Amino acid sequence: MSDPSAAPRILCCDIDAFYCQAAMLTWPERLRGVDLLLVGGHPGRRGVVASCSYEARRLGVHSAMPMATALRICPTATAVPVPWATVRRKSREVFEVLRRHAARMERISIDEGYLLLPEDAGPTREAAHRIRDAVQQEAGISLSIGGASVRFLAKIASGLAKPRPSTDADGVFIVPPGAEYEFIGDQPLAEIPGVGRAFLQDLQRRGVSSVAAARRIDLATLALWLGPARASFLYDRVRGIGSSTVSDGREPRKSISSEATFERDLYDTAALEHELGPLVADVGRTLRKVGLRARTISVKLRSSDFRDRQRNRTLPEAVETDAVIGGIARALLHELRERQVGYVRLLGVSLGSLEAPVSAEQLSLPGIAPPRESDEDRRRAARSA
DNA sequence: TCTGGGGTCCTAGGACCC
DNA sequence: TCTGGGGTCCTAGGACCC
Repeated sequence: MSDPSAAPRILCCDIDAFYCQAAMLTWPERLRGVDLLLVGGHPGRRGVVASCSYEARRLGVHSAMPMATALRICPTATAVPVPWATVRRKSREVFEVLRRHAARMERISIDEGYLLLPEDAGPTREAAHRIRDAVQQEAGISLSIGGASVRFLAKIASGLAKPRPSTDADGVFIVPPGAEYEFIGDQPLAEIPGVGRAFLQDLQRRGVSSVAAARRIDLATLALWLGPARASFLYDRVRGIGSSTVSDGREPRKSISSEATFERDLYDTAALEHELGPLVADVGRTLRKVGLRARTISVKLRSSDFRDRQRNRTLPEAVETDAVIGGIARALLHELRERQVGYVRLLGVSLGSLEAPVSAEQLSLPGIAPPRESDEDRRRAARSA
């Protein structure tokens, strides 16, 4: 980057403890004055913490922790379910405000998005504070903003921006252009998005436990250890190199899934088949709502020992009805049960290879052959062309 | 401590085709 | 007869993210 001032200004916006804020807005009387708040699944039903207050975090609770464990750590905490209606409404409001302040905006999840700052937005820090204040004013939601020339650095910065005790963070953290290499050098390896538990252990076994240590390993050695893809990923990230693209598009959905963990593990295949019904209905409803059809159907079982097994089938023609999806899902379930008996804690159904149905209009366009052949025939023809 | 639910992406092997 | 290299699709499993 020869001219740092010409670097793209990317902001990563991340709502603070979103489910907690949504719970406070949903049940204001009930939660008034509550500092120890846990939001998530029912403790007796294998639920986990989806979000918790900063006070609960200080005691060691974190998201994805079993709710029962969290309640053991802080028995006086108030536990409430995720208020989905409020979450969805507030998310929409927040992103509407963000979009107005962005040259481009990419929504990553219900509580996180990247935006590209317009060139006339003024100094980055001031612009970020302006956006943060606008979201607070208009949606009543507090968020943290990280800014950098590279997406993953903006993401790390947004974590550092979170107002926490014993820091002077004020909700905005900017990595100045030109300071990328130095900034990432001070961060723990685990802060790099994409470096999870397994990756970290893999590196630690080889004596690499910091960004500085990773920089000392040449690319060829990393490739021997990790394979080419992860090697160049890590090689770049520890040098502050990553994507700077903010896409404005809504990426098309690639899969639709529904799964359920049972209160008690199930053994009978007939009982599992009974549980399959609502899952099929769920994915089928979503599929039709978004106006797509699916060519791949997949069933997943998780056994008591937490091992996942999955079986899927790709069809020559895309389908959309519960009857067809359900019939195939049942067959896949039986195939899985033939190979694996034992107790099952989770059952899931997923749809993939999603396709938009070919409309009558498209079929009547001149130059497009009528669908005399099957889709499969056409795919074969395309392959051999 | 006893582990949710919704996703995306990657890898590796095998089938099949040219 | 024995042998090749590349490409795409599919399956299964796993890592990772929020």
